[in-house]
Amino acid sequence: MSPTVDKRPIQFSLDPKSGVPYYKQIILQVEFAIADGRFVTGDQLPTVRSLAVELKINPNTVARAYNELEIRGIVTTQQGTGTFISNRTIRLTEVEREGMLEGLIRPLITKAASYGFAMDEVINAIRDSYEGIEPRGEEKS
Amino acid sequence: MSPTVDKRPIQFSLDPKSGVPYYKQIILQVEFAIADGRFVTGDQLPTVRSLAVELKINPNTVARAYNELEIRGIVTTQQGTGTFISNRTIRLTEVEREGMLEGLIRPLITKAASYGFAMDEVINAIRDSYEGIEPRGEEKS
DNA sequence: CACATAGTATTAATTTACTAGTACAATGCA
DNA sequence: TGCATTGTACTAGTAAATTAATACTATGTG
Repeated sequence: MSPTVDKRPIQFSLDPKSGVPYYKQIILQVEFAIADGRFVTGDQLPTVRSLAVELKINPNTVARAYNELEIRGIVTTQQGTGTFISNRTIRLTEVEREGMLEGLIRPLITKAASYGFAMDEVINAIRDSYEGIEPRGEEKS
Repeated sequence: MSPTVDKRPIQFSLDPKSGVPYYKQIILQVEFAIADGRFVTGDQLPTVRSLAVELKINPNTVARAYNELEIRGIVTTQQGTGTFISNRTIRLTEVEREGMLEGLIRPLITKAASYGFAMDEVINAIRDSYEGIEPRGEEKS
């Protein structure tokens, strides 16, 4: 019930000790926020400068993260206006979608197999993981 | 029909133009060979030196690959003896196994979701991928 | 136009990753 | 023991990745 803002602006944070580069941490946090519905199509991301100040890093680092996200079609940027979540699902053809999924899955399959996991184990684990993600609906009390 | 050896020694190969570091290419080829049954528990990998000569790279690069594979529990090395495929599935507790699967799956889920893939699409794609891998059994005609 | 706000470009410093050179240490067997 | 075979350690050179300094360009509003 904060009187000023209605949508909390999403908390970004960086872990310098993780070994994961800053720009990748930002990308992951955006991806995750989309995955669980905290970001939806049309939402504006923090500005390059504001996020840079908040995280105490250089604006270029934030810009790089936003840039990669735009290359992947996840966000749209307009100079002078801002960076926004795009409606990415519409932007891919069926062939592109399948190719991308294949690329995401192939390494998982190979590694899982070499560690001795059977297909059913993998699929069950995936089902479990999806239970932790709210499927884009509202979740007010 | 080679008169000397009965088990073909598995062809390793490197692609310098792929951008994937040599040691990772070796790891992937071992993982894949295990996944489709060309390597089974107890098999000896090529020696560090022989593979280095064959691939025209430094022994340390091969050693690094074998090292990571050992850290992951996929192979066992004995100085002076050789490097062998270990019986990894036995070496992990149930908890460790689940944790490892979780670690493999989490990034996939997040990315897939941010690209707009539904759980069913992911699972179907995984089923398709597994069709390309022989499930460790004999596959004679 | 003036100005605030937003993303972009160029350059460079620093760190990390990758590979190779070379020498060392452990195992097994005659 | 002597020696061949196997993995290991240490060092260093090169390339790539990561981040920052700084200055620039585009958009919107009065």
